[in-house]
Amino acid sequence: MSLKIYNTLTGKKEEFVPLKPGEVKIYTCGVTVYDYNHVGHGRSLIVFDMIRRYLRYLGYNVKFVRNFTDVDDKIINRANRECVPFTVIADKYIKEYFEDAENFRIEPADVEPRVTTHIPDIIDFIQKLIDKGYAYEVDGDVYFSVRKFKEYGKLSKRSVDELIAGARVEASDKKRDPLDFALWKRSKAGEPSWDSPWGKGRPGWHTECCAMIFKHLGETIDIHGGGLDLTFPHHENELAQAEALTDKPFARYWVHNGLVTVNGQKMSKSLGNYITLKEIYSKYEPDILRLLVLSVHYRSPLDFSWEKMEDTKKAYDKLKSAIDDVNILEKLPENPNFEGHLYDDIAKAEQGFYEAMSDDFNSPEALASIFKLVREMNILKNRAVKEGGISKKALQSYREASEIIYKILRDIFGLFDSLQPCVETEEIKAKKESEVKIDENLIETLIEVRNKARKSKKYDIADYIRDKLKDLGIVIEDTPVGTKWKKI
RNA sequence: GGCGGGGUAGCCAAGUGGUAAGGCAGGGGACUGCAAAUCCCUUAUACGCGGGUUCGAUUCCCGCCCCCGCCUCCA
Repeated sequence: MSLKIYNTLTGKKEEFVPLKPGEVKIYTCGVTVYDYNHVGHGRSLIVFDMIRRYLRYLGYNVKFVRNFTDVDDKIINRANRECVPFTVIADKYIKEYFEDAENFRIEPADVEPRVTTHIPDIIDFIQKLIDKGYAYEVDGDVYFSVRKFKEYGKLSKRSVDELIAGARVEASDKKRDPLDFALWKRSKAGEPSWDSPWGKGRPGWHTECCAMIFKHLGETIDIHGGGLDLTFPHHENELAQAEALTDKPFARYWVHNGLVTVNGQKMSKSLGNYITLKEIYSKYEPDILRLLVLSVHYRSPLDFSWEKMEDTKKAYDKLKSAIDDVNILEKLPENPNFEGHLYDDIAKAEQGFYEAMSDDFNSPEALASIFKLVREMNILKNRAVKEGGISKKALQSYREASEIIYKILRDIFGLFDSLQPCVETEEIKAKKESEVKIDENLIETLIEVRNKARKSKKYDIADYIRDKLKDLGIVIEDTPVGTKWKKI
């Protein structure tokens, strides 16, 4: 099956053909570790996790690299403010990152390199650019000569003249051209620094990714990803450096996810309108955010709201109960005369799912085909319950439908891996402690009592128990084969 | 200003040159002791506005309006 991917570089959906058949090399820009991750970071992580999983599903051997920027101005500023070495800040937020990633079932990358452990590679990279005439040293700084790279601007679709006209480019007396950007920054007093041929300093932001990509994946990768806001200048600069040096395509497909907004405004630190991932999973199962993110095409903007989380939770529960309700059918007596089965619907849903996913990872449409199957499952279930029996074949088809949905959503969307956060934060612990401890045996007993009351038509007692349980957050559903309950 | 992406029902959100997937919400019905869950029917004379091409456009072209992002660090 062919896969189409929208390539920022060409502005078109293109047939995906990896450099080496059967293998996909992906790099995504990870986070700068100076603060907690928010939903915007989460979206990017979830999107590329899904892309990676889908590629693997298609049979590709995927090598995935995601970096940490663990030295930069923001980290240094924060460290200075808190009077600690910058490594303390970086280490703390790398730890936080892993906690978030684990909670959202973001698979660890195959390599998760840190800038500070790749300094020699970065220096080597810069030196080669100088040797080739694309970079120059001035007073301990090294700059990239943007105008020397004739194709500069091809990714973000802008010309160097426009950029000059924009006049936002900060003039530096050291740069030969205001468009040039720093590959290496001479360290100021008190800043972290490493020895280099140009004196003590530290790498500029755009260079690290190139050096780490070359080291871990090679000079041409298949997919380079990140948030849309990284297109310029970061990815443009990366591309310029890499291609200037190698004269080879740096990335075959540039993939950018849309940004998360709040009330239409970009979620960002500076606006203060951000919601941390911790806050999400202290309130909801991590799966809910995953499903919300995948309910929107990855290139569209996603306006976050708690109302949407609520809506998504309901949709999620619908998927979950369709899968779980196989247990109701299992308990029904066999009825060989029961007509119908789900095999055609399963085939249609699977095909719909994969066609949608293969069209630039159209997860919302893929999800729609799952929901269509869910409806067919519910129709079959209703009928079986009404008729008081089901045929072996129909039951088996429901079982398979249930398994396929579960498998698809787990393997590709990363749902259902676990329904609870796997890392408990203080906030979650506190929340749990404040909750009334619910004893499952006790609930079963109450339900038994209620069912006895129902049998003897003492509905006031039965309803009283149901209401009281609801107050405790337990919802009851009577089914022909017994009473189901769940926590809300 | 330049570049990029959008404007689809009450709210989200896919999609198509031949008359609109899916989710949530609302109304009616079935089921239920009542509920819950689920199903059925129903909710866009129609896809920002105005032109054009076409037998036919929401989908293609042109113009306009509005929103967002990038152009400075940002997933």
